Amino acid sequence: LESVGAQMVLANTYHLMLRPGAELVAELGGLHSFMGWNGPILTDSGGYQIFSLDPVIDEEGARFRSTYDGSSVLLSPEESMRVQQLLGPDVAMVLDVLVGLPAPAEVVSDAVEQTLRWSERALTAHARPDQALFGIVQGGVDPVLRRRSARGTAALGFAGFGIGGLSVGEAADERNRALEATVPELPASKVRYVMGLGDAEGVLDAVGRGCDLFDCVWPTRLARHGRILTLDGDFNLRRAEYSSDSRPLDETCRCHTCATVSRAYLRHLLTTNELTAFRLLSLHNLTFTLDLMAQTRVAIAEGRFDSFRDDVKARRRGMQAGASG
RNA sequence: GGGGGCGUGGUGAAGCAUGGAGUUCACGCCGGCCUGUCAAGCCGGAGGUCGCGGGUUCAAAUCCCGUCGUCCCCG
Repeated sequence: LESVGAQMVLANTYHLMLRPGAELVAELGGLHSFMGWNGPILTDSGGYQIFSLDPVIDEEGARFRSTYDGSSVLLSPEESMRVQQLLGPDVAMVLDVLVGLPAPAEVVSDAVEQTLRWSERALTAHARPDQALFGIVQGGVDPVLRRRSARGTAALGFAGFGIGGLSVGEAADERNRALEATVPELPASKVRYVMGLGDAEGVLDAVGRGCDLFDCVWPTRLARHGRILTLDGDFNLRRAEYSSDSRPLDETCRCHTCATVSRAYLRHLLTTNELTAFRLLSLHNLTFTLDLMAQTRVAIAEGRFDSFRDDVKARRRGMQAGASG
């Protein structure tokens, strides 16, 4: 991750509290020491698992059946804070309620209000001044609910702000409108973090609307599924046409994978279920994504972000049909 | 010279004894999906004169005969 240019890594509260356990991580010096990562770490609160694992939610918290042993687990705003303070990331997130889209207005509205109530409890439970706590905005793709959630969250005075509840089924233009309703309500001096957004077009659109920080499984998951990200469009490495292709994944890429091995070899590793393929391809997709962000920062600094974004999108769109790049 | 096994989408197998719509499985091929990760995935599609010829039968991948290919055994 260092070689690829990652500035920060994300870890997960729900999974780590169940295995290996927050107390164990704390005993071993916290996440930085435990995993040997010296840069910043952010932990998600477990809110995403409220979406993906579908626990029962009540005012107290979310009641899960453990993914690992079937036991029942209560994740409340206070418990999420306690666990995150034991894990010791630089940035902790409040426990929020994230609903998949499309959803009835009432469901989205309830998620906004529940998240606001839990946010207050999280702030109260937060006791580590060396750890930043971010609030999370919800509201689906409804501008009114977005504004309500953003204002309410901003008023609580967090160190930074997550913009959640996106990349869960909505169309790109709906997401962009939701961001446009959200960002102006958040303090300009604080970080705006779009949670779970990671495709090039989506990230560029969000940057153009004032967002600063992102995290996503997109590059790594697509890599494991054989989808290769490049500036000239993405392609599926499993296609037979790559079986004897001696070129690197991307001629212009600086990553270790592109400097070392061919498409044909990587495809072979992939089709023979060799786990090395996952790592080599992830290395490339992460490099692509993080280099794009580095170029984005330069473009912003030089005052040419809009044309940069449009050029990238046009270039990727143009080559999409040709596939082979 | 004699005896036996096997020929089923691109590949490998089931199916055949007791005939009933080319059915099934794996791999491969093509397409779609994946976004704060119960990872290594999910969904869909295309593709077959059942080696070939003949016979029996209302009906044959299946039963019978012949033939070709292939593998094995005996001499």
